[in-house]
Amino acid sequence: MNIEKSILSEIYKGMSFSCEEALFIESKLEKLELKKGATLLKNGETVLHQYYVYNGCVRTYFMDRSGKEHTLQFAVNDWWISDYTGFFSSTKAIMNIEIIQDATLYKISRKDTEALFCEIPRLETFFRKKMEGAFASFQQRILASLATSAKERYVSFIGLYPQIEQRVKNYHIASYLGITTESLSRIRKELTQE
Amino acid sequence: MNIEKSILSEIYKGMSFSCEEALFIESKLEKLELKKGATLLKNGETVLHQYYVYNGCVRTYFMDRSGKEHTLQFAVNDWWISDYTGFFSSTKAIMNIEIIQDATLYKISRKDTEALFCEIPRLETFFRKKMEGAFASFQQRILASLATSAKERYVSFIGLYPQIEQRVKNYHIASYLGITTESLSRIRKELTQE
DNA sequence: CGCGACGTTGATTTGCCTCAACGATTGTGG
DNA sequence: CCACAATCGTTGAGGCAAATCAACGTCGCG
Repeated sequence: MNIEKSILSEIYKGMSFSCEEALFIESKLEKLELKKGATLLKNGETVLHQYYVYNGCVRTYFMDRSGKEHTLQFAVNDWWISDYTGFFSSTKAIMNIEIIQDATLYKISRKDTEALFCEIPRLETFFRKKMEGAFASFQQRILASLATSAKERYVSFIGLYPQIEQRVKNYHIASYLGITTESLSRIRKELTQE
Repeated sequence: MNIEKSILSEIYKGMSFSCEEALFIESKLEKLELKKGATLLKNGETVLHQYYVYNGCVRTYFMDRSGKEHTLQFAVNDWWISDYTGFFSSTKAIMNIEIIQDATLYKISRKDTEALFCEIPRLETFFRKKMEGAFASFQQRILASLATSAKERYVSFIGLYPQIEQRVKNYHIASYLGITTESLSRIRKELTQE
């Protein structure tokens, strides 16, 4: 129970709960231990859950008609991840979710997410604020894609997310930045020569 | 009072309020009537407000070092707009907000937004759901910028937002799509020839 | 009417892609 | 623990979509 309580203090950092509340929340969370290469969700499936990443590394990616992968998001410790276009509207996934490093996750369904907000309104506030931060980050990413070159985006990426850069393959980073592995390789070369 | 009440039924469509609640909400909203060309917010200013667009058209744009403008968002009837990177963290704006068609807006401060959520929790739920939709849209825009050509993005834009396409200048659309006005002109020419 | 803002067209350049080949690294079974 | 294959990253040559630079119509408004 104490051990289990500690995961809530990770997920909902800074909040405290009554024993009753903690039990209620825990009853909605399911722990998953997954290996590298596992798939959490496939394009076309109904999106029922979102996932809290306790450790490891996960990504969501979109596959276009020509078979190219485009990484939308990486998630490491303390991030939430899902196909949110599907999750929020309870429709089919347009993306895939893939474990790229052995991971411990906690999953919760859309219905239970809403139930928690209803029962414990300050969870809704907590979640809203998390989402505000994520919303701002995605807006900044759009601005970066409009205003900066591939090289600048790469430099910015390794500055913002050094812990991710160390853990993922270069082709994952390339597909996140919107360039090919060859281009990324050439950019990396230029940077070492400077 | 009845007239004023109707703006709440626009902003918070589908919700109903007690007389007391309605007065409280209205006390936090300030109506603005602005002319085309007006600037609501400038890069560097502290972001204190967000704006509900009742009518007219507004955009947020980022200006890069070389002076080029990059449109992040258009807002027409029933959209909210602000520099959300600044609004959510109460810091300085990185973008500008410009009226591009005579507009009627209702502005509310960050502090009052939070006060409303606190006093009337179902407003927080309402706002969260609006934001979930916007969040999903921005994610899809990132995927589109990663996976599709300028021409495809333009076709998709006029399909998704015909009411915006009619109201804004071509150079606004170009700066939203991440291309030059010349390229957009050539794309439009190609499309009429098909 | 005349001027400025907007859109179009052409010539050239460029950043990144594609295709192809080849090193380097990692993981795995013998 | 090594051998070898698969995966991953790098390099080069050539191509293409969109940018840049420049010039010129066209439209709306004072």
